[in-house]
Amino acid sequence: MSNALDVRKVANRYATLLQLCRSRNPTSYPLAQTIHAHMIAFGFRPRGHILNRLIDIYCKSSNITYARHLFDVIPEPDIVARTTLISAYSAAGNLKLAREVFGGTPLSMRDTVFYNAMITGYSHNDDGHAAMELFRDMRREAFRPDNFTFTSVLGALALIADREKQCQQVHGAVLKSGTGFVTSVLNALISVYVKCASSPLESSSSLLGAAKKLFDEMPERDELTWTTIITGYVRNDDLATARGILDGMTEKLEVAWNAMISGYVHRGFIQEALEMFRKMHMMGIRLDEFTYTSVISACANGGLFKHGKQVHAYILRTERKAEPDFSLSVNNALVTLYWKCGKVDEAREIFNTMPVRDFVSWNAILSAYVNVGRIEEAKSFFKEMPERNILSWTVMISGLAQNGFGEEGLKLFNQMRMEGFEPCDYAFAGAITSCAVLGSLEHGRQLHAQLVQLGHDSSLSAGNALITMYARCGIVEASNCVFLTMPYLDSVSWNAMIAALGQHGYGLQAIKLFEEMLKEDLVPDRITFLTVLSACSHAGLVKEGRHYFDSMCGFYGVTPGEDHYARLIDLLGRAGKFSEAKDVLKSLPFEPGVAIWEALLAGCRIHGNMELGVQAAEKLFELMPQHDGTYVLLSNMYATAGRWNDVAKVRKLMRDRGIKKEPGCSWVEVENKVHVFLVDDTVHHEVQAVYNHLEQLVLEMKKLGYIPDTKFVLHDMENEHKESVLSTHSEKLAVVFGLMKLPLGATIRVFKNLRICGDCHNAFKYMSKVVGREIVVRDGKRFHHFRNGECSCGNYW
DNA sequence: GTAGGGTTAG
Repeated sequence: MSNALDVRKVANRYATLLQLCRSRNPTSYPLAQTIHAHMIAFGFRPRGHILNRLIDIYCKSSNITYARHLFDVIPEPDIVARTTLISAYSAAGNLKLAREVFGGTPLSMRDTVFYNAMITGYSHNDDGHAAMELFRDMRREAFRPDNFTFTSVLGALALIADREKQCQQVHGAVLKSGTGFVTSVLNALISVYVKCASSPLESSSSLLGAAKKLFDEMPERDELTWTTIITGYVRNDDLATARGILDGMTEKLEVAWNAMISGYVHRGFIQEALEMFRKMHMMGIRLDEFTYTSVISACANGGLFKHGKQVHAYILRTERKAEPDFSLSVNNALVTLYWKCGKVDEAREIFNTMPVRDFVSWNAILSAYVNVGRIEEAKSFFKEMPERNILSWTVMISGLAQNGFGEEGLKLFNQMRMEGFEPCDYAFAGAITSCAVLGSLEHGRQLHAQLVQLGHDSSLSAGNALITMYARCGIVEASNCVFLTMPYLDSVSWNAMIAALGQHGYGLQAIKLFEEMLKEDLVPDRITFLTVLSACSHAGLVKEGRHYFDSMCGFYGVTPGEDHYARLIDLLGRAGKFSEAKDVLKSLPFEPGVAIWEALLAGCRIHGNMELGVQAAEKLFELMPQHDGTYVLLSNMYATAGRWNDVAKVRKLMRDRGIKKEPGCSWVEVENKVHVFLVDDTVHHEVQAVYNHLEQLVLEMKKLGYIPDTKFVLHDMENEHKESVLSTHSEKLAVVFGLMKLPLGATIRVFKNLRICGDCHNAFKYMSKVVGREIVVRDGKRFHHFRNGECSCGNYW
């Protein structure tokens, strides 16, 4: 009898000790395990209650396996043990086991806390719908939800896409349950309303208003309240309100300050971000990993290398005791700082010496190589990566596409899928850009269809890529369709659409769109002006182009680069305004480079301005002696003027310097005759092939009832001025020939990689008149629409 | 026994 009493006493002591350990902080868990060892060593066999508490201890010490062992040997584990085990399993990401324990618990045993644990489990494992379902089950079974239930459920709602209605339902349940004044519940409500407001799927400002109303009327606020409302406004891009609330906050809450700083960084307010950092420092608010990371990122985005380095030095001075993984995100931000400030090799150096690395670190270096165009290094770095996530693939795919490796980009996209990665919208954007590079409309269309299937069709980046892809594949109408149906547009979208119109010769429409963009309060950047200038030049809108160039420097404060000047010269040169072009040349704030001289030479070639053309060509020979384009332009210029001796001289120069160019020709229409000049080495059988094609073409035309009213005259330079055949380069002719076979009345699109210069330009004009149809021809990135003998790009040839 | 906020790579 007394023995039994003793046992009970000992059991009570052990139970008290364990309870003490559990109510303290996690550091006392090892002690609890020692107590367990003690029991076993002294032959005390713990039973029911104590074993149940030990399960909790082992769960919290992350020894779930042993906790599970105890759980299995207890005849009837109690609800507390079950709850803690569910919680441990879901924290470890093992929802299946958590569900098993949940399902194995009879309804009579269950209580609210038990349901709460499982709801949170779903929520932590990103299954908002399951959490909501369970919440409904629990209410159906008449369990009363409490504060914890509501905070978890509201947290789960944050994961669901279309949730506005459900939020209101839960809000109603909160009011009914009487927890409507509990700070934690109100915090969760504010949090979910604020998230709804920032979601693109839901209606906007009224939700933010609802959140603000809850915030204003709260009986008590805690640290989390402040952070939630401030981050809420930051996420909704209302930085001013967020800042106002922060300034009225007396608590020194670094989390809220960090959110504010990162908000500024994301919106590009670099100075404000740095100012906040200084203020934080002055006010003695704790600076942590998050603060440093955001501030360094601010410096990286603003190109403020010096400031970034100062922050780096400050961290090294003050955070000496920092553990390696403290500095992980800081180091990642530093890597980005260095490469964005043009110091790729230094960034690599930091990466090499980092004690711990994660995906962010690897991907940062990969982006560095890709962004500066060191594509070979990017490729080998990509191969070297120990693990790749979706971002690694995406960076590499779009890097390849943007550097002109369309085929490799598509290959990698397929490989990514084969390795089991579900491509995100950015990856699709990369693959679509690859199609744009290749001019592969069919493949681009397929990707577009898949994009819609996977529900990525509202994606900004994919939409932008589609606009460019369709434009480069000649279907500017499809670009416009994508542009019009995109739910959100950024300046890249506008730039892409303006460029699309410009490439197709719709200069006036491009300008109109640009004006619309300004009305939307979007700030045009240097790319916008490049596309607008291109559009003007392609459509011959000299006055307009000039105007936009001037407003870029004056009103918009964009400093024109060499590329802008090159487009201006191109614009003036095509219009034959050489004295103005010369004035621009004189006023250049730097030495003119290849792009500028090439634009000038192209203009001279059109208008036969020999003197200036030769000057430009000489500069180009100095800068890039091996560039074949210069020789072709120059010889075309001479050919246009009929200066055959000079053409021969250029050809000799090419031979002497070992410059090879595939056979080509030049066309000029003079007095109702199209003269075709073969200006470089054309082998005899090709001439024969051209001849055969032409005979067939003329036959076809006659069959259709057309009588060619223009004579084609071939000048074969090998046999000095011997007029023999009527023709052009075989490939171009084949295209023209192909047009004849198409049904009348259709718009004809030709996606061959043709270069349209004076030669085929006239041919296509002529053909469009003859066949009475629109002909669309791709020329590199540009498109020419030929209608009724005229071309959309104006009379420049 | 159960909940809720901030960072870095495109």
